[in-house]
Amino acid sequence: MNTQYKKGVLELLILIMLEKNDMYGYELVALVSKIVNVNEGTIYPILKRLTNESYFETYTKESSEGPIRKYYHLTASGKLIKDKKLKEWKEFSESINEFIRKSDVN
Amino acid sequence: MNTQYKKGVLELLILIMLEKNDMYGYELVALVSKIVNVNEGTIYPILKRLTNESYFETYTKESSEGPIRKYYHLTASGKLIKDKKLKEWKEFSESINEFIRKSDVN
DNA sequence: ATTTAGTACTTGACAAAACCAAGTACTAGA
DNA sequence: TCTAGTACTTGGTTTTGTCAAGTACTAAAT
Repeated sequence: MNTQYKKGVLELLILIMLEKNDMYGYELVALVSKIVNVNEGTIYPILKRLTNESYFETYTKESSEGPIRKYYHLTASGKLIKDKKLKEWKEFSESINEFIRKSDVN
Repeated sequence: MNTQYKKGVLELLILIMLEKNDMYGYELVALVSKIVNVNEGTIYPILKRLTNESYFETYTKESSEGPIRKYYHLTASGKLIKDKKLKEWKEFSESINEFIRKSDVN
């Protein structure tokens, strides 16, 4: 998969996923991987960055299957940024796809 | 516009544009700008890179309206890479958009 | 009891691609 | 002669993803 296409989109995927339920990092890695090929070393830094920018709040919970889990919860400003990024992505991908259609390439 | 979404896509746009006609850099800057906000310092390095990778051949032609123009011509391997990148983009954007649809966000 | 596999998170060095700003240089028209 | 428009180049910076390695916990197999 083209690495470059992912830039910025991974953030959006995570924001959308966290809108429904709080999740912990490892869980997000698994979910995001179903959509785009990605590894832990990519997701965790995004979670840290977006937490620093206060789009997420975190709390921990113990697990009976392994080490303690750190959960991420979308804040109000996180919801706003999600809306913004989603809109940007839609406009962007639509304008590219429209260009491709007009260019009549296949 | 979100800078990150452009990564990799600008190459694709240029490849598609050059499939139809040879063009010079400044012309490509103007055309690409109609689709995504972009500036010269972004386009010229892409042209140089793709020329080094022999996806383009170049030749120059004088102009009566300014300095000499460097034209870019898509090679056979350039066409192949265009096909490949186009396919990758379609698959990528479709999988993201499908996820968005399923997530029922708006 | 110890090893192994699966779960869970962190970090550091690196690479790719876009940005901005500035510089060079040519032509045409005021 | 100056200015605006055309045309290309380069250098430093930022952002974001990759890979690899490391830490550490639990449960099941040896």
